[in-house]
Amino acid sequence: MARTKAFEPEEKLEKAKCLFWQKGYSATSMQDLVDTMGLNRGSIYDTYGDKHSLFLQCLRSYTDSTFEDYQRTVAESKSPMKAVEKIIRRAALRTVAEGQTCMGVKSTFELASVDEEVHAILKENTTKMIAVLKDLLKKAQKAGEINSKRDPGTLANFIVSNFTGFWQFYLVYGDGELVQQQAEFLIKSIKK
Amino acid sequence: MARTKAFEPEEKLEKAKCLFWQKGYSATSMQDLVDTMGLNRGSIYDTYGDKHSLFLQCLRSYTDSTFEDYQRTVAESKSPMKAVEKIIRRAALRTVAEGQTCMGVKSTFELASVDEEVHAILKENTTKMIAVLKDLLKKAQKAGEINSKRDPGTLANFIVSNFTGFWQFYLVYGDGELVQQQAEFLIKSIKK
DNA sequence: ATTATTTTAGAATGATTGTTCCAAAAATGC
DNA sequence: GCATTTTTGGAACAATCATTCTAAAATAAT
Repeated sequence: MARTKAFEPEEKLEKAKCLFWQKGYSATSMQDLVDTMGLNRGSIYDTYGDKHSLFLQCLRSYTDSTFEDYQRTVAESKSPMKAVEKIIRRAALRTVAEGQTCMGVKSTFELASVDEEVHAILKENTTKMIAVLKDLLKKAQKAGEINSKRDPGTLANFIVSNFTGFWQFYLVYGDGELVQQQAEFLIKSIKK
Repeated sequence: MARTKAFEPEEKLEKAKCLFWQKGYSATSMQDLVDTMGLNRGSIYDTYGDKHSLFLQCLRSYTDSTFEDYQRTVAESKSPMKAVEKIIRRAALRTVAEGQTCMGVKSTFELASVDEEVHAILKENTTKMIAVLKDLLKKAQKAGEINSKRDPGTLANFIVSNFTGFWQFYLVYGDGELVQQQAEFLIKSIKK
């Protein structure tokens, strides 16, 4: 029999993900990937396919794991509105902690208008995220935690849309406190 | 004497701007620029400098002209809060009308973290935009158009931050009506 | 130890990257 | 018409791009 793989595909994918996240798709070269993944060209092509396919796998891995992170946050919360608050604070904190902007949003602005496969992944992720928030907001309204007059779907859009604003502000001002302040303001706006 | 320039530098810069706007900085090649500007390589380098310098001029031209557009909107308005409303609707409409996302925000996500010159232009532009809104909101509060309890600076940040959300949503869902609905929701939130 | 299969490193590929250079054409003022 | 200066098209450049290929090293089961 033949020899077995000498590396952990998922572990190396993680490294590629970080690189794409940092530099973006176009600005990342195959040589960059070879260097930071610590794999030779052949192994990359053999395991993940070409650059585009590798990027899709990285992006999918990113959106999946951040979605799981949000769901974990929901599970840990004591009430629907508390969960919404936690998610909003988490969105703000993630950027500060990671020192980077959400890879999904970065990819949206770089590729969504020209790459249909990337677009599909991002659309699905955004839609899932909105659905989770909409559901929580509905429950929060039923529980009397927030005003029932406003449409939960619109509110959910509003929240997700604001996350993107957090990330832009972090890129422009590099000020974590400002982003957290924005998060608190958003929470207040929802509660009204 | 020598012959005069056979082209209008500003007109050709406009073409370059559209291309960078559409494709982003990294994904635009010098050959693309030669083709769509209708200028030969030499003339481009001679008139605008290298690719990076050309991009900076395009970006500066974009941010300047959109800022002027917003200021015109303010001048046309009958009251401070009406001006804020107009600006918000205009931000949403621009995307739908142009079928594209704000070049400033696109560039922020592509380059702000790696290109200091680009970052400086974008930071200045964002800061100017926030200042205009903050000033309008202060006046609106004094005129009793909106509640005076909330900090105008925070509100201004909130508005600009939401614009980025509009543009992300337009990229993800390609739905102009949705974006306009978001704009109306934002206006309501400000008025409360 | 032998055989079979895969990893590995890096050479080779041809296309494209940004940039510079050159000779010829064009247009201006004399 | 002549001299001067720039535009112009495209050749030339070295570097880098994504991708493929090759041959040797490594590992597994027999």
